[in-house]
Amino acid sequence: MSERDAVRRERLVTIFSALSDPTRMEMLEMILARGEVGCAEFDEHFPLSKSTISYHTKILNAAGLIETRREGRFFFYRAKLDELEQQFPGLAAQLTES
Amino acid sequence: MSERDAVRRERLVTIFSALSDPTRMEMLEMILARGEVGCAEFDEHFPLSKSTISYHTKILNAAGLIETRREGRFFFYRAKLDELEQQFPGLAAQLTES
DNA sequence: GCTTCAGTTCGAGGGCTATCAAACAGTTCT
DNA sequence: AGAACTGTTTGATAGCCCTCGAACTGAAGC
Repeated sequence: MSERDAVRRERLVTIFSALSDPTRMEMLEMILARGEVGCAEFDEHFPLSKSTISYHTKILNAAGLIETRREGRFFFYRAKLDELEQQFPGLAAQLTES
Repeated sequence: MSERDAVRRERLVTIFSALSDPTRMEMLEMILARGEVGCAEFDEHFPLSKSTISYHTKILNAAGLIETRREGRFFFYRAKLDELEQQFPGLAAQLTES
């Protein structure tokens, strides 16, 4: 078990942890389906407080699965498709299946 | 959001949850590397009690990632490669990279 | 049959996670 | 500058997850 193995494993575990919550999974699905999703859409779609929504987006961000764009007061989230596809080929396609 | 979507999402979340723990991730790596691993190997490899080892194998099993074989008093674990590959093409290969 | 051995299951404890409300920070509008 | 708006951060809480030791189950050996 080399050091690099441990690092790679940690990174994978971070990603899996990020996707081990139904809310975050659904968030990613929405993002993949629409390309880009505004924070307001999350607010109205999930029965959760703003702080909780922010908490989840932060975790997805930290895992490198999404990136954030700001436009004035509004925030938009997009998938980091390249990294996602590199880590899990076919997952994005699977999440966008009807 | 159809009912089938929710079911599929739940199943995915179960799988991601199973892999969101470093111990279970390493267990799966060991299994993929050797084809089959005995419980005793887990016991000597991880600094964890027998009950904890059993707890983790149970979760991997419930997620459909591994299957259990019994030979007398001994237990052996094998990966459900087909299902793993179907859900996450390339993941097994990634986990077996040196 | 009783003992030993290999794992599982059970009950309990400590730490982490998801959640909210309140306070904060950055933008926009007036 | 001040008020209104959008989302983040903080502090606190309830529930879940990982862990262990103890008790249990099933198989092998004496």
